Amino acid sequence: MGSDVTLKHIAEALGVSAMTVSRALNNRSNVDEKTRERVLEKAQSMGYTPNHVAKSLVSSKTYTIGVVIPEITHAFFPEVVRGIEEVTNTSDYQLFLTNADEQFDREKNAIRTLQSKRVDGILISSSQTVEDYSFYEELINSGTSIVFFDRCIEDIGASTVSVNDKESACQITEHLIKVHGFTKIAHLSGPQEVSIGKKRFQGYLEALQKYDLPVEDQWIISGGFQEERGYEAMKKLLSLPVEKYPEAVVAVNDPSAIGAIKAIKEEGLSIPDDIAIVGFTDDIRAPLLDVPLTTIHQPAYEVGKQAAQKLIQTIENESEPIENIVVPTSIKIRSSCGCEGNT
Amino acid sequence: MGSDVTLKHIAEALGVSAMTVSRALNNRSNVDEKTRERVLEKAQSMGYTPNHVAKSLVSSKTYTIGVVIPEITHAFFPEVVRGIEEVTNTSDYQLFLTNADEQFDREKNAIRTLQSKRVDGILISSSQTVEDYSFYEELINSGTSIVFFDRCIEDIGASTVSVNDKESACQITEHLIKVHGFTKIAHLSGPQEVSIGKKRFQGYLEALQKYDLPVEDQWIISGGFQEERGYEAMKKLLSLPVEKYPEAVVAVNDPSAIGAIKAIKEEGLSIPDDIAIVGFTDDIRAPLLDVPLTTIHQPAYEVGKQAAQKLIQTIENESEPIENIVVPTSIKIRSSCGCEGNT
DNA sequence: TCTATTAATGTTACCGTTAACATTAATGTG
DNA sequence: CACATTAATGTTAACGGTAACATTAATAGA
Repeated sequence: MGSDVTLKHIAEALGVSAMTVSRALNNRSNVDEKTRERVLEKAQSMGYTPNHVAKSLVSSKTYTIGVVIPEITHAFFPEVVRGIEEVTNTSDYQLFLTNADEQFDREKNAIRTLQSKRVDGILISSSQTVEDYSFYEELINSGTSIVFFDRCIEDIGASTVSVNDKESACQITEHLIKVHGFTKIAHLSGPQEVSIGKKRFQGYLEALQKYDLPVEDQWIISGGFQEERGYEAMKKLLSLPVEKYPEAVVAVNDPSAIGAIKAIKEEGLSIPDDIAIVGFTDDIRAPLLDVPLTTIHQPAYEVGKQAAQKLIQTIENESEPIENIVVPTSIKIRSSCGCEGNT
Repeated sequence: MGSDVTLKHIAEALGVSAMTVSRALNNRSNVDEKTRERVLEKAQSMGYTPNHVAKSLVSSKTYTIGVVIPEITHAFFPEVVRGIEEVTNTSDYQLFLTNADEQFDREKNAIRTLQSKRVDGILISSSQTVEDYSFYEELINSGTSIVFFDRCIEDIGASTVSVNDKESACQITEHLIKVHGFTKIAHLSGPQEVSIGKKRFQGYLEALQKYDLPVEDQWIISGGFQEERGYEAMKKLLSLPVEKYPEAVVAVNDPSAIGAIKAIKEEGLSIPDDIAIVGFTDDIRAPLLDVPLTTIHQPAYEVGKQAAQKLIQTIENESEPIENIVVPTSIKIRSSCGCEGNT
């Protein structure tokens, strides 16, 4: 509902044409100053609210962008949304938020609906259940402006904004090796179809290789990005014979690490003495845990901001280049890795 | 962007009228089965995406609702949004998210924009800087469907969904008195213009009165809902002469309590021995703090869900009654109040 | 004074879709 | 076989706004 006052109503009330009213309200030149004032006053008193639906139909521009996130409870995403919000707010765009709940089907549906609503562009962070990229490819080929963030799909024609996942994962794994002398290091990985799953795994591998440590398949557990998945993955790891336990664990992200910690505690083991563990995200809970979690700090707000900026530029500028934008991380040394741990 | 294939294009390609195509795609009766198949196939192959902008113009229905939240970082709100999302997702509505960042002006702007976009209804949680209710009143009078949640404004013609703030605040204050025998209890309050600020304050007062404890103005510090505000308020309280310190503090919400805890620690005091403290929300961090926080658990997801349901009913049913829906809370006894504290 | 120029306003058509009514073709009935 | 009935499709206008062109009134210049 809302106001059903239209240009025509104002025009009739004033005895002018709708066009004149339109011009007056949009501050066009070639309108008599007196007329403009009369129109503005009348519009005000009649409670006129411009109808963007009609405007959009004419201009085929909605000043609306869609945001597709895989999970709304993982604190990282609300923080990203805050960054996006900051940009849209200062640039007259509105934001459709959709939560795919880690289901690729739900994600596809959401994107189709966004297209029907004729959003000007879409920001996407893929679900952990992505199967094939062809859906995205068709989307991009159809001319839809897209920017991926965090969980990106590169080289299919869309810009991406993410952190240097591989280097960061390598760095934190290296910390376990170099500083703490661990040689038996496990990885709770994410799905390899998702960029961050793959890259963080690669970073882990790279660190092992750099120090000539063997890569043991039994220590690489494929899980997911949620606490539950981390818990399950860790349970699996702890089902190995005790003598095969790793000394340290690199989790794909903080929720996964937090789940794993729960499993470790249930086993009666202590962190970091029996098993050290590190995460990736710098979740709001990381510094507050019993044993504060060593992790990689991801500037979520910044990721959101840059992604939104890039998307809007892509929308407004035909020849905006496709880029893979990388936002730097920082390592947060706390105690779960075995360090003394200043938070 | 996206597809610029329209009904007309399909119609021409098939040598039929646009109307027939429209009917076929919308599963209307009176369309030949063969024609329908031909249309569906053609639509698919041409990559047709229905244009909801045009649809909305005709039907003056957008299947879109606006959500205005005051703060996106306070974990409570993303959780509410998750509840809202759950409902919209299963009922074909899309969700415009706007963050007012606790600024009433920004909130008003957001709402006006939402009206221009012709949303079918709006979910509002007011900013802590609300000044007057006339803006809301005009909004409601103009026929806009509105439901307030959490930070509500009652009795101005819109339904509300909130927790039993007053009773809960009374209950947790009573706990401090009855179980721990405290008689000197302070309150870090929120703005009184906002429902939860006022009601929680009232609950605090009620508990004191029930036990004939004096109400001391110097122990009632007006602050706000954010960590910073709690910190400042507590600093103010601690600027009293030491002998005037309260024994316990009731904070308006968890972020405020967390800020206050920081101030207490900075003063070298210990919790709960020197000063006990309780919050309200059950923030994700509450059980993880050094001294786990005793607080009121607010079912955020449920609040979001109910608010969204009520809004959609209000939109779809002319005669839907105005209600003040109350979602029950539960008290979470941890250690910050002086209890032994099972989390 | 008459015409050229400019400022202000008006008209028409269209954006993509659908409701409402109109037309045509197909089927059945006595 | 003529006519009523129904099924399938077509035509027109409208939703609210604006671009593009048309018209009118006012001003300036020769």
